[in-house]
Amino acid sequence: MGRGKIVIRRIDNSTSRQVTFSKRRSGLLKKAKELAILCDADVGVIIFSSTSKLYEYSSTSMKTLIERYNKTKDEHHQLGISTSEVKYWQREAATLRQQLQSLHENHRQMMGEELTGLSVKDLQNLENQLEISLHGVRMKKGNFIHQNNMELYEKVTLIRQENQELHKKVYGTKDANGAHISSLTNGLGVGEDAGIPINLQLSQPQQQDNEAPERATKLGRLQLR
Amino acid sequence: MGRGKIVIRRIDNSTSRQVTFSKRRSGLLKKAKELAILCDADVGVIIFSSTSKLYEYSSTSMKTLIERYNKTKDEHHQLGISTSEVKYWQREAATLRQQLQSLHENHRQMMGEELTGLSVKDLQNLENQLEISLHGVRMKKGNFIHQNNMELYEKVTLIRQENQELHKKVYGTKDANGAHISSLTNGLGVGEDAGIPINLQLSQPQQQDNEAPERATKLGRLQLR
DNA sequence: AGCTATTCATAATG
DNA sequence: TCATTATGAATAGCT
Repeated sequence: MGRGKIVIRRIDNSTSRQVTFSKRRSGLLKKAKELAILCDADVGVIIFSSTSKLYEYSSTSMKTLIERYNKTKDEHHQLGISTSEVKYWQREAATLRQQLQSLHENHRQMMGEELTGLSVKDLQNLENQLEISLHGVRMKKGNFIHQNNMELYEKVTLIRQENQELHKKVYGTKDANGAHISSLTNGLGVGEDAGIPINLQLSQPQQQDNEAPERATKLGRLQLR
Repeated sequence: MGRGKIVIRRIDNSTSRQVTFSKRRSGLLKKAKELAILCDADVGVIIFSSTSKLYEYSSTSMKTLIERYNKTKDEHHQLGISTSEVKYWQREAATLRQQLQSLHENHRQMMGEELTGLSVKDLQNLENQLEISLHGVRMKKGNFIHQNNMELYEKVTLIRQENQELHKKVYGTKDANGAHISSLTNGLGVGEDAGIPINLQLSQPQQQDNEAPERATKLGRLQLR
């Protein structure tokens, strides 16, 4: 259909290939439309040019058509990869959601909420667990505070030694424990009874006024550095 | 191209519609192939007949083509179907996994495990929460046991009354509190001091030997029904 | 399904 | 890219 017959093979000449593409593309789309209308069919055409430009026609919507296509394919033989992949992730999400819900319920119970539906046995188990937890937390907190205190105690001892040496340099070797040192150390006799843990707070604003260690000896605040 | 011109509208005659569909369908598929070959294009055609039978052509594979189509569409505006749907569920799963992880860590801390990395303040908050939880659980458990006891107490009272009445019928109105009743009630003076809660256990195997209520009066076991 | 008259699509060209 | 035109392809209507 043209001035001459052609064989169906790739057109080498880039320009005429382009031209033919343009003509035949519109022809194909036109024929697709006609088929859809004349025969009451659902038709879709997707064309990517060699330069990756997209042309399409669909009698309904391409989304619907492709979904219908996948569905039809699935029913017969293999799962279209995309569909099964969606299903996989849906199952994954469902599993995770379930785990989350379960853990959430558990968490609520550990918060002492939502206790309806628990038997006495359940409540007893929960109580035991909470006591274990509490024990663990108190241990940890105790260790933590103790360690903090020890570190601070060491710092204080070091500074006290430094102060004593400075004092010697300023006032000579005599009268090392006199009134001057007392004023320098803010009037605190730190380190006199080394066995007792001492509560000291670092001058970090975000940690002030929050701790309430029961065993801590009452002390004024000491600013380090 | 035919014996006469036709207007493009649905062919009413079912038979000729079928025939035309068959002819034009093969024509369309042929033209699609030719376009793909001649112009080095990627072409796909999907046709559903009015009876929902599927015909298709794709120069590469339909799967690849549809994925390319979706990708191209996605880049520009709306979300296509399968690919984006997979992405949606992947994101959903990732979010859920994150929530789960977070909650799990929290849960571990409430179990008194994994306490490293917590500040003294955090530990104090955790301790407070655990104490609150414990309080809630103990309250609940107390109510539970109390209610159980009350119900059982009522049952015992009822049975005792019944026994007394049976005793009257057997032995007459006199000597109602004698040795015979004592043997019938298994030697228990239940209900003599009504104000004190009494611990009774139901004869359900799965609940035996588990409760340890602190306030419970020591008592032998009473089998009810 | 075939056949064929006719219309349509398009290759070549300007 | 657009218009023209000669030609082959597609197909409507018929058997």
